[in-house]
Amino acid sequence: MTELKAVPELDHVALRSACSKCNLRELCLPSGLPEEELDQLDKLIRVRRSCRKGEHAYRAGDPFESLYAVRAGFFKTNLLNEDGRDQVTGFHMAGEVMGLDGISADRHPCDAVALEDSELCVIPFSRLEELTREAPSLQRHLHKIMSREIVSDQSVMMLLGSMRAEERLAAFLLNLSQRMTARGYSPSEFYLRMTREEIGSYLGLKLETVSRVFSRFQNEALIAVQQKHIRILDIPKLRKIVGQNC
Amino acid sequence: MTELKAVPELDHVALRSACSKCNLRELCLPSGLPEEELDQLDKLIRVRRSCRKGEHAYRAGDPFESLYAVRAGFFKTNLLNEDGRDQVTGFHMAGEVMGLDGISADRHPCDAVALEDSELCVIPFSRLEELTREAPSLQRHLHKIMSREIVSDQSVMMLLGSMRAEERLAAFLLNLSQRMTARGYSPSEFYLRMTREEIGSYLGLKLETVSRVFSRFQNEALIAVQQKHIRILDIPKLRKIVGQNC
DNA sequence: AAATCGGCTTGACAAGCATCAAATAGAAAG
DNA sequence: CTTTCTATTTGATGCTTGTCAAGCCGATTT
Repeated sequence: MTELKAVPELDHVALRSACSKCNLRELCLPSGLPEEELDQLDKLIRVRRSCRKGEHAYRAGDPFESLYAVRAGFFKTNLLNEDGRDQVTGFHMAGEVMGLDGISADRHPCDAVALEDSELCVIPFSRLEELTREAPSLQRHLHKIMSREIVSDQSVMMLLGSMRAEERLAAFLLNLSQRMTARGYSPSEFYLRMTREEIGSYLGLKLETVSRVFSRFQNEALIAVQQKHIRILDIPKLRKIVGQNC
Repeated sequence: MTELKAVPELDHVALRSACSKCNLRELCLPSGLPEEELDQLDKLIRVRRSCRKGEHAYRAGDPFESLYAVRAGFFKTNLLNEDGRDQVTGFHMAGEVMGLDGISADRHPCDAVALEDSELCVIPFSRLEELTREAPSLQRHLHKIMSREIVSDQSVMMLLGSMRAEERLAAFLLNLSQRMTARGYSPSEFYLRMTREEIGSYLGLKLETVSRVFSRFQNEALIAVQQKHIRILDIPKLRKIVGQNC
């Protein structure tokens, strides 16, 4: 854990390091852009912001003005229904864009909470739209990012609608592993930034069930868990579990 | 049921009746556009297409080229996973846009199947993108439509992750009712175009459970079901059921 | 009118997960 | 170092929903 001094939650910090030089550029908004459009994106994304663990990037009900790209760290998004129901709708790691769900009603429908000390790039949406009007490949890329979110939400729907607890957790671990790999980290060893309860909320399970399935996986030598530290020992078998109840 | 003659599945029919005169325009893509942008949309959306019951608007794996607005009728979209799992990801009525999930990989990830004889407007996506570059309010509206899809998928995630069978079905009926109302139909009396199995697939339940809950609702005088014909008798109580397990 | 077929209903039973409860482990605070 | 607190693990039990099976209803065909 880093040891930053306390920072007021809304402290906007203009840091250096442009999109064009960001080492996440191939995962994030700039992916595959021509030089010229990349330069313009650099001009657009000037504000960066730190979030200490537990702080919000935005809250449900906040007016929608910007998208937020995770520059470093880890976030969860949390939907709070009228009827008081509360569910984690996603976990977001470096290079991923949050806030697309706010466009539809000009308000953020969910909370975005940092699960570790993190950094965000703030992308003013109206200005991004302006820019995409002159930058076709950026436009297409924005649409792909939105579409990808739809696809990934639908695959969570599939998971919640048709998988049993073991399959859900296997799919979850494989998904994390794959995203870690895409970021150059080990595919088989990482820290879970979220609690068992948050995993359960995301997967439609109770925390006890998450814990039990982890233990079962450990007994079968599929993984090694110790608190938040996870080692994945047998990816092929996990894959088999996911594809089981076809 | 209408009694059209058999029509080849891919028969493209250029019908008249432009977006600007469509009585669904306030629900669909043209919603809230200035005159000029509306005219351009009319020029873009020239191809309309009939789908007989059971026919596909598009299939999983088809190259993505167009969005499809439902002009009349009723569709389901169906995701077929690598591992053979099959799930209904949505039901789509007049004025709703299908195919946004295809942008991300340039292929449609799911099937879209007509559940009754239907008509579609074909919206070539590259040309739509071109047009939105010159039409800011159309651009914003497209983004809102995509964002709305994300929001609605997330509320299905919430439903699947945290509601019990009765709550899911109550929420489902209320959602249908509300969409019927928005289209000028009765909020309390309509035909279900889908089978119990399709409802179950969408809601993460087995068809027997769907049937049992309908029967229970009927016994409690919340609804009157007879096959596909539904009358909703007590909307407030259904709302209470949805908000129960907060 | 009888037969056939797909979709629906209902019952009996079992499996999976939730709930409740208690114990343990680690981290943070005193 | 001890205390406190939160997150996690594990066990016992029960509810909800799935599974299997049989019968029914309505539409269409013969």
